[in-house]
Amino acid sequence: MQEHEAQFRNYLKNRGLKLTRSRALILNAAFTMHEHFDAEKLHDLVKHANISLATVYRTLPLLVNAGLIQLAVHSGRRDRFEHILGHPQHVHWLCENCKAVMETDLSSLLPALENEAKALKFDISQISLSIKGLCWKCKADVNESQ
Amino acid sequence: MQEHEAQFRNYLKNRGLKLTRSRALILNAAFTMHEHFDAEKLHDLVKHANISLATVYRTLPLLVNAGLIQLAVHSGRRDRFEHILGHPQHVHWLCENCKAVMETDLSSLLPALENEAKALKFDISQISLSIKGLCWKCKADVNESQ
DNA sequence: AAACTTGTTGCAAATGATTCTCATAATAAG
DNA sequence: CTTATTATGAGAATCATTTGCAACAAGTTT
Ligand SMILES: [Mn+2]
Ligand SMILES: [Mn+2]
Ligand SMILES: [Zn+2]
Ligand SMILES: [Zn+2]
Repeated sequence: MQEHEAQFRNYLKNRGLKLTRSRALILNAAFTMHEHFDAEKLHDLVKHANISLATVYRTLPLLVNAGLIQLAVHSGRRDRFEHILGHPQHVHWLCENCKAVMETDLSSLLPALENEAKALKFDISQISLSIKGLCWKCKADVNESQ
Repeated sequence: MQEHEAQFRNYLKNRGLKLTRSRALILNAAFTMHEHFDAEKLHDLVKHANISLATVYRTLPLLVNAGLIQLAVHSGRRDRFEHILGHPQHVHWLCENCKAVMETDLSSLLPALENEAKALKFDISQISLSIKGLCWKCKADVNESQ
């Protein structure tokens, strides 16, 4: 069994919830994807098994609370997620023009943040750093058109 | 005239938009508040002047594009904003238990980020760093109840 | 393995924040 | 003041997400 399955099974058992066929399929679909995804995208991957969109929506918060996925970027009106296991924390660079998302390592900033957390007596569970602006490609385009 | 009014007037004029009574009132309401606010909260502050919620929603993106306010936290299903002028960039620490939001200075992290931006040739327009977890108070409560 | 208890699902209807339509009003310019 | 154009209120429309409910499936107990 994969690590994420074991973690989910454990999370569910701890609170008297059941590991159903639907939930297992949705979990695996989430770990199939290596980019950001929203509820509908996830549903696309499992609807062949007659799983409803409502069930996807009901499973998403379970996966979040189990520490398996997290809210990634909120662009537009849909929530977008990404899986966590095997995907270390990173910075999201969002181009406001072409909507591209780049990622860079967050580790160099971690010590400073952990220091501050200690000073605040704050228990960190998730760090989300996203930076909006213009990517190099769009910056070039803007300059051209001037 | 306040600095934010001048900046807004200038922004509007540059693109042939009009500085209306409604927009001026909404802008000032936004700078009246020193916490995060959503569209409805802003509307509460201006509806005495018979300003509709739709107009508030139409003005919000203008204020964002003018660099006067920014999306602060997207909690729950509502967008929450904060004014920028006179409110330097900061880190948001969100307690997942009591929903409290603390803020700390971001300046110590800026040099590292600006360096990375330079390497990526990325033009930063907004940095948003939010950290979820447990505040010291809730951490204490949790320990007690064990 | 059958019975039982409790949580789960699909479906469709409900919700709620945000956006849009359109007829009327306000603004900036000349 | 007149004109050209943008803005506004009211309410309808959107659309992602949530819910109610009756049928089902998972885990547990005989
Ligand atoms: Mn990511
Ligand atoms: Mn803030
Ligand atoms: Zn771009
Ligand atoms: Zn707290």
